[in-house]
Amino acid sequence: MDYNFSEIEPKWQKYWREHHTYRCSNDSDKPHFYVLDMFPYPSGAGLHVGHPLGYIASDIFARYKRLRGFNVLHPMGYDAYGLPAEQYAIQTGQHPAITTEKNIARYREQLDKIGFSFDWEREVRTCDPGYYKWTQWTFIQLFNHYYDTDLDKAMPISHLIEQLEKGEATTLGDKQWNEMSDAERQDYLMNFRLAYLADIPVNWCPELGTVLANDEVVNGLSVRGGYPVERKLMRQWSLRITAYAQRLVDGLNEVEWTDSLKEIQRNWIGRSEGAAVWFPLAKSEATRPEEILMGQIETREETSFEIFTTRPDTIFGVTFMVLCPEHEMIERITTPEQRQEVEAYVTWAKNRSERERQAEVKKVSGVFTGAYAINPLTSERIPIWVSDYVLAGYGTGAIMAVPAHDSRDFAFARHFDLPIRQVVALEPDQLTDPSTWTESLDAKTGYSVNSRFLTGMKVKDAINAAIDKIEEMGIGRRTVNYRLRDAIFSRQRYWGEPFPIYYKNNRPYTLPEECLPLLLPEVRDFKPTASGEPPLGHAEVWAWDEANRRVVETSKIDNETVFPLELSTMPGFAGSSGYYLRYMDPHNDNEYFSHKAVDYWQNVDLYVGGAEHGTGHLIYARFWNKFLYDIGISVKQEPFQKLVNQGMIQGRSNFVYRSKEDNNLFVSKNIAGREERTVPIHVDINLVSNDILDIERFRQWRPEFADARFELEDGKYVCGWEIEKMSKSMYNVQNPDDLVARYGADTLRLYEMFLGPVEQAKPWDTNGIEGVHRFLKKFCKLFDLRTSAAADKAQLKILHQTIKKITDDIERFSFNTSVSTFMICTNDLSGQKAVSNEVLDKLVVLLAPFAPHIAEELYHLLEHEGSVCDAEWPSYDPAMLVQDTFTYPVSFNGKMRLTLELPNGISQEEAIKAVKADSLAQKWLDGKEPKRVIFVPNKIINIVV
RNA sequence: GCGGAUAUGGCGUAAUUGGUAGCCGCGCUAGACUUAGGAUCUAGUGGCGAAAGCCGUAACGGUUCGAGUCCGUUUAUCCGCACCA
Repeated sequence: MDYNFSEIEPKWQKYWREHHTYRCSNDSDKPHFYVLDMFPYPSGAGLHVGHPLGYIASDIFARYKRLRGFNVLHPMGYDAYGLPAEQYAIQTGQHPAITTEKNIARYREQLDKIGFSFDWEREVRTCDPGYYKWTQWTFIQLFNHYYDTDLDKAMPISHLIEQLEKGEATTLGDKQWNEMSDAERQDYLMNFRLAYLADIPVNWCPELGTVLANDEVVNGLSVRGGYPVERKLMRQWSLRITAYAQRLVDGLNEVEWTDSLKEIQRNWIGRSEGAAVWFPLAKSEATRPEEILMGQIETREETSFEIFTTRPDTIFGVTFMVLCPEHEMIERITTPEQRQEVEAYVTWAKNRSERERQAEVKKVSGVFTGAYAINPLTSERIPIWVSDYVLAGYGTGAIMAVPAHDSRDFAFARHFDLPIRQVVALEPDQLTDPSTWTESLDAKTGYSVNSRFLTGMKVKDAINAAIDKIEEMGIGRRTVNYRLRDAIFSRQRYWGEPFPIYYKNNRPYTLPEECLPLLLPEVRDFKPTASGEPPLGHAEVWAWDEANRRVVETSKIDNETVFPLELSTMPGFAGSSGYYLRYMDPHNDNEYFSHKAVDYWQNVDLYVGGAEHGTGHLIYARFWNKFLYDIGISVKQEPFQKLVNQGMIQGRSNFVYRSKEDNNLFVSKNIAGREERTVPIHVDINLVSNDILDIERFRQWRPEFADARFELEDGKYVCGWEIEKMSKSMYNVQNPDDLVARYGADTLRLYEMFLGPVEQAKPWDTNGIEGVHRFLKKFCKLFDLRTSAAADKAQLKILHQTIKKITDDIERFSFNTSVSTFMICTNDLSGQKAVSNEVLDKLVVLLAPFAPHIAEELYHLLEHEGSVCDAEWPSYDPAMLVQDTFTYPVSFNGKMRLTLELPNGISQEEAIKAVKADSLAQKWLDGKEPKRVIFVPNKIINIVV
């Protein structure tokens, strides 16, 4: 049979579509399995070969699971809200909805050509009102819940109010709950809501005109566009993800993710154990240390301040304190003499951009406040400094500085000539003069020295002993700090989910749930307003009529019955944080998803996508899911049980070498002296095959090359190559459509898998695709040898080995080795005169997950009805895998001596006989009789003499 | 600086998880068929050597009868975090 893919593939794609082959039901007796891909953002550039890599892998797995009798949920959708569509809208005036729609159509067309088994009836789009209704709904729930630290879960805010009213909980501020006005109560509750509005320092990107989350900023630049980001205090919505920090850390032990990704998340959450310690202020110059009595230090804000340290064992080495420039206490404690200097420093530090600060990390700066603190353990007076190496957002924004054992404190002390006192040494009593040190001793190893009751202890024990003492004295407590910060949830942009929030007396109120979705309004202009309001400020119909429960004209706002709606929109991660749950029940208009659906599917069994989402989507989604779990919507704590990170596909650029003297002359790569007299220029990889340039097409490529002349080698023009990022400007983007047209979807699928392990980053290189294509042709040719006669033993052996290998490979997610296995099998069978139908039959099913179109065609050639997708995965017969002989490395008394080849299933007597027959064995046995031979196939055997 | 990973022919990779290193594919070499070959088929292809054989999994060392695989040190590359107290 000839392999006519251009005919076969559209035929079966049509068949699948018409027969709803991949429709998946929530009602099934079969075991369930949920295979999910990270849904794409439909960009204008379309798919390149990197995108389908993960989709192909998950599709193979989904098809395999179906063949093994599972009811498989394998959906696809689009993360359709986002910045690029909006940037494009600002530039061209085209509505983002239109460009998004167009891009989705293009993505769908490309995806369909590859033969995926998605259930498209479950498609979701984050910009679809039927979908974002539930994003808004979740936001309202977040707003109406707080994190109860005793129950360790989210609870309705009404529960907190109840406790406050009953007096079971007390407020932190001056006023008690029943003394508060209604407005004060609302403000107070805002400190607890899981979605809250607050003035917080944000990453403000002037160029994009919006704030960004921490994971959207790298090195002080925006991830999208690379624009500078400033720190700015703004009134913003945030999600209290920090409340879940510990559960987000703990949950990592429950999931099957790579260690590296778990580690990335642990680092991002940044849990560190230590102690919070109160340091009293020295009231005046006159305060004598002896007046501060141990155990009587007040932990009150006016007279002391709190620091966080992971090294309480070094408290006897504290020689100064440092506050961050934002610290509220600075103004109060600064002495008149120092005031001017301190104010100048604080102003300077606050105006520094995030990028400047990060770029000049090594530069030491700071200023003395003139004030002193008292070390609560030594009663010693220690100076208080201000420096921007202490960060406002971490811990309490104040530290105790131990220059001998912290490199940053060390640098600071050296710069300002502050004392350095050693309190840890690698060996007990091994003291040196710190003034001779070139660096501090930071590691948590060695022993405490110079530290009274801690002296002589190992550092780890000293830390615990110090905390015990601190707690006993009532000057601090054991505590845990997290690097994770709350997620800023407002974006001053148009193309995102509107907040279901309106403002009455400047305070936010949620829309009634029944009024959702709150539709994104039309605007004249996608840019921010002249007064700096977000684009929704342009909307003419964007006000909330409270009594009539509907959106009305902005002009009607009277702040009595009609109120302004929130103008910012939600960030990209809002829509992607819960989409996997919506796939379970995507058309449900009354609920996010039914309880029955989630009870059946539970959570995602296998999630495939890039590791670049490690600190973004994958954290937010876990948080979102845990919240939904707390409120009884989701049934599993962790959304993604197993996660496979597909590696990034890099580009492989090709170069031609243009002569420096003659712009029309191009020199082939390996011609002597080429390097000196040419410059490499990028050439479109589609004009190159196996690094050989198609000269005619190159001349047609661009007018300037029309008269190109070439210095060839062996009659060919050989191009150079380099691995670079896949990008249009380097002409190294490989479009999957082109490959499908040229080799077929099955070849593309197999080749993407053949390239190497799915998890590994690798450059795209089309050089080997012919081999895979050739394999499919050979596989088809096997069908010319088919016979209805029963298979002989040789064929059955090939078959059963293949079944075992392919099954194991798929279970291990090792698809590159599967492709090799198919090739070996085909090569072996090609040597046969005739191949039995029963063998071919099973091979077709094995191939179906990898190359579904050709498998479908061959399945029908073997006169089956229906679709190969409904066939049964073959099982193998272990008896067919057994080898006839095994090689045994033999040892005597643990010493390796010789190798024997023995038949399979040999008895003790025969083995002993075989050993005795071997001439080398005879020599070593030296006349002694071997008693017993212990043997395991391919393992060492011991002859017991 | 901290953390995680990786290192095997000209190239992509494989190795039953401690048991004959280099399967499969690309590329290359030779041959067959052909008017033709960027088609197909056959054979060969880690290095050195005429051969027997010797050497060989980034480097060095260790454990073991036996190490690509386990342990230690070093080097290189990639990724993540980075003034996080």
